[in-house]
Amino acid sequence: MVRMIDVANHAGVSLKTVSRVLNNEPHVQDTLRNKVHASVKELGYVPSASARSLRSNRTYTFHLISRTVEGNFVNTVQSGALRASQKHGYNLVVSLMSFETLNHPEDLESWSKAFLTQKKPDGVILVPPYSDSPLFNEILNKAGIPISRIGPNEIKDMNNVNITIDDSIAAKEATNHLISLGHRRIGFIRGYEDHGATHKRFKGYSDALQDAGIELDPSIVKPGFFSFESGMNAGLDLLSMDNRPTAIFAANDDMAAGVIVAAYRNNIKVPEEISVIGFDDSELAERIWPTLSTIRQPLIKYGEQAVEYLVNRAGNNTKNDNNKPSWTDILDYQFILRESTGPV
Amino acid sequence: MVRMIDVANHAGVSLKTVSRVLNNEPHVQDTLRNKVHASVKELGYVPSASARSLRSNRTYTFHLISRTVEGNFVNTVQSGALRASQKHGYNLVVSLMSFETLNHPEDLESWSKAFLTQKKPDGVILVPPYSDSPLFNEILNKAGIPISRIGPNEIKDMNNVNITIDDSIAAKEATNHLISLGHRRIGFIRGYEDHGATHKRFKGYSDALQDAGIELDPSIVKPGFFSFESGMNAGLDLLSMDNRPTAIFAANDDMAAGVIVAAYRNNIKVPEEISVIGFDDSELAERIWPTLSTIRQPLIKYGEQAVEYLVNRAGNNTKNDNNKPSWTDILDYQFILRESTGPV
DNA sequence: ATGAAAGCGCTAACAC
DNA sequence: GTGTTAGCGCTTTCAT
Repeated sequence: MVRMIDVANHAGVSLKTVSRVLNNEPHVQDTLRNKVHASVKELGYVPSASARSLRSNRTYTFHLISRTVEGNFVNTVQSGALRASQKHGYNLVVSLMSFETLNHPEDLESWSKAFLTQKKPDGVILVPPYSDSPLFNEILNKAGIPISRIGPNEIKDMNNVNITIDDSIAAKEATNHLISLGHRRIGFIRGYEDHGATHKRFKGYSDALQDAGIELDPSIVKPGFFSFESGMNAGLDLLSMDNRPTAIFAANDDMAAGVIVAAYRNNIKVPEEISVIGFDDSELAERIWPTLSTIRQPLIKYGEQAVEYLVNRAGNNTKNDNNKPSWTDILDYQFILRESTGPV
Repeated sequence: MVRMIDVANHAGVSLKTVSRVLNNEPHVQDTLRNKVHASVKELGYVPSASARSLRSNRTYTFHLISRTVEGNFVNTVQSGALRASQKHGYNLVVSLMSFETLNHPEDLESWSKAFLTQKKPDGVILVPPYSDSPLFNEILNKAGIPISRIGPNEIKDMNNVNITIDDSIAAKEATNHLISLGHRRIGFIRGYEDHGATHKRFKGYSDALQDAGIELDPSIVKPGFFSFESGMNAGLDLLSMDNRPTAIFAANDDMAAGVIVAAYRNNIKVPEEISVIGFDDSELAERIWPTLSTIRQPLIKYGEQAVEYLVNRAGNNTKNDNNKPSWTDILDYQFILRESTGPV
């Protein structure tokens, strides 16, 4: 194993000079700098992450907090975050937290304490509904951990970034698409009530109806949990109504897929007898029949941006001295027209 | 920050005793043990991972090597591995490696060198096709890194475990199911040729045909790449044949979903006019219509077992002194009958 | 601009 | 069975 001292001896400089060079600190002559780089290369020196961590209190590790890693949303965000982390020499670790922990302040406090002292994350990526918890946000903030929050939320936080699309505008566009096809009776399936996205998307839906002079009928707005099963059940409900809708907007693709299966089970043709539109453009959307019209969220980019931000913050060690204060990074969405929507 | 020495003082014992208790080492009186546990709890002590790593040369981190983290297979395996890692206090990091790197010995050597010295993994989990590379296996073995290999493969390795189902037997059962429904003309869609699974599954398919006295017709065996698109293309090919098969067995679910879409595009009814069966029981299988008959691989368990093994090995630091030598851990699969298969 | 010395929090080696 | 001592490889502090 080659140590830093070996490099120093080989280059004929002091330990500290090597350290300075490797950490891109100023106050080193270019001559020495080059000597050091040469020695590093020749000896094949690789710094010890643990020694560095112990002394500097940095771990070069970001943590993505989630309940699970399964499902298109986290999986894709993780994929983007992973690539970006690797690129910058950071590890990405997924830390699992249950919804129960999130929702019980005491549990959340103790989980966080153990998490912070044990893992010493250099930054944290939060997906819904973790990104939407004021308490969790506050705990992390107090500990001086840089945070990237993903998805729409109501957190007021002058220190960190929030990455999302404009869910309301996107949902409005999706609804307008259905309206332009002549639909007037459009059902809606909600998601988790503690996800900001649910409310934003519902708002876009109702805004579009209002603009078109269509009265919102609460009887065709159904609860859901972003899962295939909940979408199928809501679909079954909606499709068995006497005065059933001619189109259904599900707050995500998994639920939309559930509606399509519900339609099959009732021998109702999509899109001839019922139009279905989703949200996310998950893998599923192109793999089912009919293929699903939907809104594409840039999930990979969510992960990448989240990491880029953390890397920047990590540079300005714990200080928030970039002149960018709190801000929300609103990315572009895309309306994807496929085969699950058609004229009335 | 509470240090180990603080716990020692609080409990009235020495530093080393605390260390012993926390590492579950023997030779400590129960009285002291309890005292220490009490102090730990009272002070809210959490060990520092970096200090521990620096001294013990262990990182408490396992790496899962993969090209990507997207897709049902890795995603689900990762999920299992993650939970198990967390349970045992280990981090799980995904390290991305491209197929190109894997297939070029020099690149693989240099990638591995950087990986090993920089990350110092306490163990490595390999999924196909990484689990099937003799060179990579040898490099890791030489470095004394415990390995869990997932999926069928031909590596001879006395030091590590291999976790899989019996793909041949499973594929044979799937094929027999089709035969028992009266199918005699059964197409097959292969996967990546460097995945052992492709060959094992094909073997099961041909064994079943042979047992039933059906001659294998190479013209209805198509190449594929485990992707939805490749399955759809193969499906389009097969369904446009003059003498098209009455059933298709795709080597995974994504391809089977592709076949189903191909059938829709040609107005061919599933399962009335063509039966389709997949392999994996991915998320997709229950979300498409008709729902997919398939073979369930215990993917979560793959990940869990992989980690359990690594944790055990990590205990017996680098030594291979468990009397279990090399072995393959063959888990149970399950045949899942759904609605995509029916009588001729 | 450079270097010497101290010490991060823990475990290994070795007493007793 | 328990405690003492040393030191992992680096960065920080302070001196020059």
